[in-house]
Amino acid sequence: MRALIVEDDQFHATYLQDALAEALPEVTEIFHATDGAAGEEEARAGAIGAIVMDLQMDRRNGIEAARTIWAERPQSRILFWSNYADDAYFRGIEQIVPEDSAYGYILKTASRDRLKLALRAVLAEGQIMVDREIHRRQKSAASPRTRLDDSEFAVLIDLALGLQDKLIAERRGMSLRTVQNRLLSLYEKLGVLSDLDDDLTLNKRVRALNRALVTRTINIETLDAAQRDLETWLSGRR
Amino acid sequence: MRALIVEDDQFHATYLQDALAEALPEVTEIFHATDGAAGEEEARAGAIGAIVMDLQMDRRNGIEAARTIWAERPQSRILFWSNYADDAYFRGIEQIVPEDSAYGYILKTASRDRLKLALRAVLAEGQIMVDREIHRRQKSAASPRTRLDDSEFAVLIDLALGLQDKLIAERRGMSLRTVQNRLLSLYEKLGVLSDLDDDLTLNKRVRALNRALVTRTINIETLDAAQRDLETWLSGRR
DNA sequence: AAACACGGTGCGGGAACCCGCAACATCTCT
DNA sequence: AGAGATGTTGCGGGTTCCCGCACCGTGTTT
Repeated sequence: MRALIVEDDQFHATYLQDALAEALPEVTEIFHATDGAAGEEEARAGAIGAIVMDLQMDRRNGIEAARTIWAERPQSRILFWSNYADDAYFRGIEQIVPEDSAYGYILKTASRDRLKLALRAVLAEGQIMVDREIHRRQKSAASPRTRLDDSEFAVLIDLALGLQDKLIAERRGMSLRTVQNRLLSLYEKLGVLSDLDDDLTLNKRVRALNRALVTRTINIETLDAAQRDLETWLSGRR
Repeated sequence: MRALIVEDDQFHATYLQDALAEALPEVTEIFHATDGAAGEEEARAGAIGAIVMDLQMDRRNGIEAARTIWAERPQSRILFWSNYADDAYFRGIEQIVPEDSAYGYILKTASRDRLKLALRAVLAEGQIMVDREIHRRQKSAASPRTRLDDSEFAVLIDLALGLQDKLIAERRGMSLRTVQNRLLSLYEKLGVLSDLDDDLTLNKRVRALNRALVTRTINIETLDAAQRDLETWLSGRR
């Protein structure tokens, strides 16, 4: 069995390599890539189905790399291992994980034992495993009064890219007014107005993006990826 | 001589500790804190004037910690050591560094030798030392056609918080029209329109924030800090 | 079946935004 | 001193945004 580590931090990579060797004696070879693009190539070249993937990397982040890897070999097993419990990451992963594959999400702050457990569960046994912390934030970020549903999230992405209402409507197949309703509930859920500090009025659109960022609902990688999606959509439009 | 390391990543902390011991034999004690708030306390309690500070940390980031440390003991020497060369960080540091202190900024990707050099230069010799990479990005981000001047940056911050033109004008002491001129040049410099992809028109305000983020002109920590600044300004206004 | 909730849609209007135009003020260069 | 460059400000108007109101279709409750 061959495994691939995609991780740009030297220390984390070696630590992970040790843990992996301990947890999975059946692994015969461990490959290593330091960014998403290189990771894709390694996985392709070595036909590797067991991958540990960092999320935040320079050239190409973990989610994008995972998307192309899964597109080529949907049964690949990928354990994501990250510094942050951002909802943005989890949403991104959930969107791309194929039916018949295994994945996991574990934080770098997890203990070595828990990391090894996750390695076994996901890479060897093919289970789904999500760090408690992430599950908590994602699920209990809780009251449906606060959590965005998919269509709201889609509109948020478009808003964050700077699209105007009309274009969002076209892209998402809604009427103009419906887009505005989504925006309304976005403003509500993101707490755009609840700045009881004052009666000061804000620019809601910008404030919405601001709030989405500081609450880790989206992050800069999200924006990067969304920008690319937008461009392909634009080119296939005319 | 006593030194303090403020760093939340375990591996990086021990690596740094080793390098510090090697580079500065005159250091007798090394303290360690894992977030900004704890770092402030350690520095205060131990009256420590030689500090290595990570930037991205949970409870309180490095720049904020540095600000209060320098407020209490302006002659403290601080070497910032970070994963990223974000212009946002550098701007933040430049704004708070006192006259008669030494500081440095070095990337985590730097070689061990260069790190040791920086440790000596800043903590022992009291020099100013900035990583080449950062200096390059900051200076040559280059053509004055692209780099924001201070007043543009201030307006960008306010825009990013979601303030409307009128409030920005009041806060920065400009006329409404002047604020709008600043915004105009912001749009220009951030490349809000230069999406030659299409004739599609965007929401400039949101797009400006988007561009500022993906170009690393500001980051989420910036937004956090700016929010707090805004609140104190608001409270001192009525 | 009637009543109701809920989400999508159109209309209309007030507010904010974007920006061209023009009048000044300041500063620099010759 | 005059010409020019640069930055600030007011005015006006076209555009987008925000959102209350009203209407409708679908699904749920009584």
